[in-house]
Amino acid sequence: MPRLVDHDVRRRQITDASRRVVARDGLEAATFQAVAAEAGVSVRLVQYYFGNKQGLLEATHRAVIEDAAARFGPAGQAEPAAPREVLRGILLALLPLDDAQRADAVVLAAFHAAAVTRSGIGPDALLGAPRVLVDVVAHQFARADGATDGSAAGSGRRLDAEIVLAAASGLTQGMVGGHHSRETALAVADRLLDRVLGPIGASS
Amino acid sequence: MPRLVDHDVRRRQITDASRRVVARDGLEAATFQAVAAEAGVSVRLVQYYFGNKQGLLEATHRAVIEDAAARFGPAGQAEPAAPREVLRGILLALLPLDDAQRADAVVLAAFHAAAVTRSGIGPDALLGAPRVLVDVVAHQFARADGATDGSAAGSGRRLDAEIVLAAASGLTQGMVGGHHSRETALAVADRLLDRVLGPIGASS
DNA sequence: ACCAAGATGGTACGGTCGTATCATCAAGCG
DNA sequence: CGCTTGATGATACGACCGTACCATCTTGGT
Repeated sequence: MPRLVDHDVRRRQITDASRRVVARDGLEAATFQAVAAEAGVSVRLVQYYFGNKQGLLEATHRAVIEDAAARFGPAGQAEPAAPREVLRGILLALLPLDDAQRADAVVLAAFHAAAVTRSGIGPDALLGAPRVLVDVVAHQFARADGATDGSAAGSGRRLDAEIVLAAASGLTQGMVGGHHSRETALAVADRLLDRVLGPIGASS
Repeated sequence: MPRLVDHDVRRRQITDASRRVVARDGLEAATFQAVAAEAGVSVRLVQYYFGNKQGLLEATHRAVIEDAAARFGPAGQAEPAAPREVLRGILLALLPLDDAQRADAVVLAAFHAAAVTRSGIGPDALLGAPRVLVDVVAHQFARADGATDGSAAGSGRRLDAEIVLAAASGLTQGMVGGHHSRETALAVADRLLDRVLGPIGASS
C-alpha cells in the first residue's frame, strides 16, 4: 500500500502536543489549530487521526492518565519494604515534584473541572481510577498494624487511607497554585505519615 | 437624572447568573450571550456593567470568593469553644455539604484550573486567601496544646494545619467528583481530627 | 509500470463569540 | 416643559473555531 506510518507514534506525537497546550494555556486553548501548530503538523492531520474535537480531547485525557498510572507500575517493588516507605513512595508518585508531573497535574485539573460540568467531557470514569489506591493504602496500614491476612482491618484504617489520598490531592492543588514549594510539600507529607502511622515521633 | 437603578443589585443579579452558568456548563460556556439569557437581560446590559469579558469573569470570581469568606464571619463565636469544635466548624464551612456550596466549589475549581494557565484569568491572588486559615487552624492547635500565648507553637503544628487544609481541599475535590458522599466526607473529617489532635480515641 | 489506497495539504463554509456603534427610552432638574 | 444624561435595546463587524470537501503525493502490490 502507500506510505505506511506508525499511527500510534503519530497519535502520541499529537497528544503530547495537546498536553503541552493545555498545560500552558488551558483547556479552551486546545483548539485544532493550536494543537496542530504545536505538533508541527497540519490541522487536517489532527482531524484525520482523532476525527473530531471530542476524540482529540478524550485521547489527550487518556494519555495523561495512562502516564500517571504507569508511574505506579515499578512501585510494586519487593513487598518487604516497610509500610511507611511504601506509603511515602505512593505520595511521591502522586505529588507533582518535577515539571512534567506538574504539567500533568495542571492538565488533570483542567479535565477534572470540565468533567463535573456538562461541557462535553464525559463522566470522567478514568479520573476515578485513583480510587483503587484506597485499597493499596489501606492494605499498607493493615500491614503496619500487624494484621496477618490482607483485609479485615477495621474500617478506621480505610478512613486513614482516605485522609492520605485527600491530603495528597489537596497538596497537589496547593503546589500547582504556588502555595506550596517542593520542600514544604514534602515536609507536610512526612508529617502526615507521622500523624497517621501511630504517634511515634509525635507532637512538635 | 434618568431612571436610577441600584447598580450593585444589578451587578449581583448578573454575577449570580454567571455563577449558575459556570457551575452548570463550565467556564468556557460563560459567554456574554449565555450569561445574559440566564439573567434575563440583554447582552448589551452585561457589557454595560462589566465592560469586557475579563471584567465579568473577575467579578464572578470575586463574588464567589466573597460568599465563601462570609461563611467564616459568624464562625468567630465565643472563643471558649473547644479547639476541636472550632476546627470541626472550619471543616464544615470548607466542605461542599449543600448544593449551593457544591456549586461554588465547582466554580472555584474552574477558576483555579484557569488561573494556573495563561488563559486570561489573573494570578488568582484571591484564591490564595484561604492561606490565612493556616494561622487560624495552627492557633487552635496551639490552644489544644495548652500554649499560654497565641503564637510560638512548634512549627510541627503549622504542618498539622497544612495537613488539615490540604485534606479539606482534597475532600472537596472528591465530593464534587462524586467519589465521596456527605456521610463519608464527614466520617473522614472526624477521623482526621482524631488523628491530628493527639491520639485520644486512636486506632481502628 | 501502474494503479489502488493510505496519508497529508489546502481551503471554504456555517456558526458563534467579543466588541463597537448607533439608536431609544426614561427621569430628574432648571 | 424640555433638555441633559444615565440606562437599555438592536445590530453590525471582524476574528476564530470546528468541520467537510477536494486535491495531491506516496508507496506497496500485481
